[in-house]
Amino acid sequence: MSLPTTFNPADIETRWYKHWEETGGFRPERPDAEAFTIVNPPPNVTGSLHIGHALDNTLQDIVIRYERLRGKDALWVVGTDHAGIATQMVVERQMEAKQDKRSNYSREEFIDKVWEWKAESGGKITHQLRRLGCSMDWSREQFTMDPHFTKAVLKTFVNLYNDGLIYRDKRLVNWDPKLKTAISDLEVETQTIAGGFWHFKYPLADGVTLADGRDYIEVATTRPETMLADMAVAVHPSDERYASVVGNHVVLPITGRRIRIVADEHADPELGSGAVKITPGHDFNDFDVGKRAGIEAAQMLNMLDGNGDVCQTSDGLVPDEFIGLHRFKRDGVDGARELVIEWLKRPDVDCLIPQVSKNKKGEEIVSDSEPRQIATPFGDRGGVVIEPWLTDQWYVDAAKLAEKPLEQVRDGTVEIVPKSWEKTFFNWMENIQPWCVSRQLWWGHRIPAWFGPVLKEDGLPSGATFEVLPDLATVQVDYPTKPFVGVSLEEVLTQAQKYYPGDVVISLVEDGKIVAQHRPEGAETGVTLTRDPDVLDTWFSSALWPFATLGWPEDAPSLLEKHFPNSLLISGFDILFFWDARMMMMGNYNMGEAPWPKLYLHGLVRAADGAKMSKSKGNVVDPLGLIDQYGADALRFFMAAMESQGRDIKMDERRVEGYRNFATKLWNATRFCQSNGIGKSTTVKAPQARLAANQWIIGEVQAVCAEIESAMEDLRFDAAANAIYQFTWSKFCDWYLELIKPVFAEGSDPDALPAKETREVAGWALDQILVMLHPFMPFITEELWHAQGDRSYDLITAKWPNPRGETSKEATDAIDWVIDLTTNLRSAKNELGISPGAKLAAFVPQASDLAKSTIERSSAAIERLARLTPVTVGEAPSGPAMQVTAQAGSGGGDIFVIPLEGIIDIAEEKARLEKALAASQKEAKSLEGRLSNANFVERAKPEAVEKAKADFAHHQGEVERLTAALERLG
RNA sequence: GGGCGCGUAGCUCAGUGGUAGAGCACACCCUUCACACGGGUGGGGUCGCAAGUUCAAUCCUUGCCGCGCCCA
Repeated sequence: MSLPTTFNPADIETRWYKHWEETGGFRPERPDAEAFTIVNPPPNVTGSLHIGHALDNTLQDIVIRYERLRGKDALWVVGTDHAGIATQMVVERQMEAKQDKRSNYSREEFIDKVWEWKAESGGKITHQLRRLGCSMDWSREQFTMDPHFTKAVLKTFVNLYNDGLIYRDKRLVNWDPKLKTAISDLEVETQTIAGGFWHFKYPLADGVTLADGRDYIEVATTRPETMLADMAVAVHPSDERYASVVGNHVVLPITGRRIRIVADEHADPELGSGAVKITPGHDFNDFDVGKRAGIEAAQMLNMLDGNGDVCQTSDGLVPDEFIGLHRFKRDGVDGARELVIEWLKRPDVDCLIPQVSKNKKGEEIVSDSEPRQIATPFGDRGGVVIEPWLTDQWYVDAAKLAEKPLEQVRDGTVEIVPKSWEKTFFNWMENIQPWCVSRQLWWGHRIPAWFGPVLKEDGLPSGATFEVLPDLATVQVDYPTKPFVGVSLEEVLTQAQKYYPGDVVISLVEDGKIVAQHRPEGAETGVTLTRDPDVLDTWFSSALWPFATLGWPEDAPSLLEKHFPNSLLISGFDILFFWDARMMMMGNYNMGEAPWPKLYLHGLVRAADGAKMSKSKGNVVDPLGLIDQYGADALRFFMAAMESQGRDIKMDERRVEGYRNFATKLWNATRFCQSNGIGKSTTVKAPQARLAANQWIIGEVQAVCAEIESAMEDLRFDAAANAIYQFTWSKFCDWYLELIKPVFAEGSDPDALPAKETREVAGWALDQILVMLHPFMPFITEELWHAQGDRSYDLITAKWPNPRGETSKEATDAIDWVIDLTTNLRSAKNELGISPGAKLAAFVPQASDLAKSTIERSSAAIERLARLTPVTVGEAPSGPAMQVTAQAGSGGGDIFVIPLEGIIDIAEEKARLEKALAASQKEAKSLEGRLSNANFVERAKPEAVEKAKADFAHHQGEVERLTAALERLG
């Protein structure tokens, strides 16, 4: 097959991908081989590939292809995540665009719509991953809402519940008033925004006054509206200004509520007046203060509904004017905050303390509040200010589940690469909070809990629904309830039968429908158990990914046995807590061990200017666009070459272009091989070689292979990529192919032994390049692999190099010597302005043995590369000449004397030599100084002293040589 | 406020206790029969600043300056 001169990636990429996938190349049958397993971080099923995915998946693909080539039973589990909030939002947004909304549908109908959307767009990202060349096992593609996955989720939930590690609790949650759901603390992003600090007067009750005679306490707040639900005023226990009034009351303006003054460490005497208003129902700190002051969660006042609009508190004291207002100004409409301020400013109330400041001109300005920067929580999805809200939610005892993972990272059972992340990991895990896992959404894994009435002391169920059949229209969970948790309806019914005495009809109701019922003969009474409407946090299910994708808890135990624990996890550091840590918790809980022994965290791909890429900034780079432009191989190579253990990668398109050029270079090198009859190799082992160049390249293949293996062992993707790059371009193309050209030159016998041997070795070396480069550039290497001859297997499942070739030091030295000679000569010619192509005669007065044999055996290479001919061993004729040296290793060099008569201006050669002389003199002097320092000779490592001596000898020799050469020039 | 990381050639980045490298860019040369997405040669860095440890520091320690991220 003949290849076009320019490599066009688009021509080959789809073809090879299709071929690999169709022929099972991604998951060859290797039942007896050692397992190597990676699971992909499942992207959002309806998402599309961004540059971060490209990095993440490229790294995984490099590892998996590498291990596959090394013969392992490599499994890369792939799948997508149902991504609860994100997906539901997308579908709701689509509805919005059509003047439609979720509440126009039943839950079931809405979920059907989400499935429709998944069917429509769910394949997008998986196809994009294919374009990147990712060799995942698509035959077992997973989805976190697959039936078997749901089983895993239910089982985990029920087990955790039975073990007391999941519980229901009433406490403040991070409530997203836009999405109307609770979210976990990880989903909250704190941003600093401009706000105000308002100062209020809270009148003291019962005629009490402070020591200074004031009849009010001053409090300050950044959220004035919450004063409608204030339940206390806190002062620091050591604050003498207020000691006399602790235990007394104030009467709140507006609501007239009588609230207590409590002493609590939370109050900062330095801040504002030192007294702080306490709203336990709407502030995390205040919640704790309230609890310490003896206020139960159930008694805490709530003044906002799920939208963040004011509702009546349970004591009924909020004036009607406030009911229904939003918590603060929104879309230009004043809210409760503004009305509170206005109300407090009223002359008859007069409870706002105006703030006086000076403007730039020094004039006094009076305003309602002090301007302040406020750290404000925002929902990472909805983008609105999070409201701490008092609700009943399900919590996972994360602290308990974090114990094993912490231990494992500490004792090295789990290694985090780069290690610097361990500290962050510890810091978070050691201070971990209960994980709120319930979400008020429709799309997701529904919580397997049914709430039934609690038995009262008289042994009868509480509540009023004590009838044979529940009145479905009026089922309200407004009585004390108890959850029944089970993986199936039967299990829940059984539990309920045990709990409720006698012959009672038990009905399980889900979304207004009876889904199961226990109906004993002659029963006259009944209870209704209503299913929890909430779903679980998406990360709850993806935490099961490393084993649920392998069939846990039931199917395919052999797969699970072989591939769990996985071998490695690669993820961005941004999901260390969201996902990685939770997989560790669930892996230990469900499987009894860590999900993987090693966790590799990479950085973010940033825009060229270093900024974070974001749609709103409009600086996103589309990986598919880069693939179109430069090819998937080039993009992949870029990712690998830039990945130096966790550091962020700045997007540099020029570099992608550079790696495209590299691909073309390899392409053309292969074309050269083909035009000289160099085809595929027949052995993995290096062929027998006699010629120096062939032995040399065999040795270099061994070296680069070892280098790549060592880099991969350490997950140094950049080092591995650079090693193969340098070898291919700077060794194989720049030197080896040039060195062997004479063998195939016109006039030489193509059937002679040298040509035959060279074809074999060159073909072998090229094959080794293809194999070693394949994990990084799968497409072009597979294409060239087949272009080089008929193969019995594809490159994707070829064998990793095992180059145990025999090479002699003499042969490799000879090539190093020729390279050194050539480089030095080119440099000299360039400096002297001699045409690079000029062929010159040379004399070697005192040739070393290496020089003699190389001049004899490799005269063609010397003529072609160094462009020296003839080369005579012996004294040069007298007259001006230039000198260059050739050496291999650290030994002294051979001096080539090249007569310059009629070729060049002698003055220029003198200048060149003087420059070199000065450099050597400087080096020699510096080394001499070091060597004459007794401290250095005595105390430095012997190797360092040896090296210094050798370097000194070398430079000293150069000084002598150059001095002599200069004398010769006169 | 706490933690982590970064500051090395014009740019993007490696790196090492013994006095610096890559890719790109730049300059000059080359229409050499694989490749101009190429070949050759070269210029360019007091390795953020200061002190300390050491025979020796870009590399270790401390402080400072600048930048970024995470957490509170």
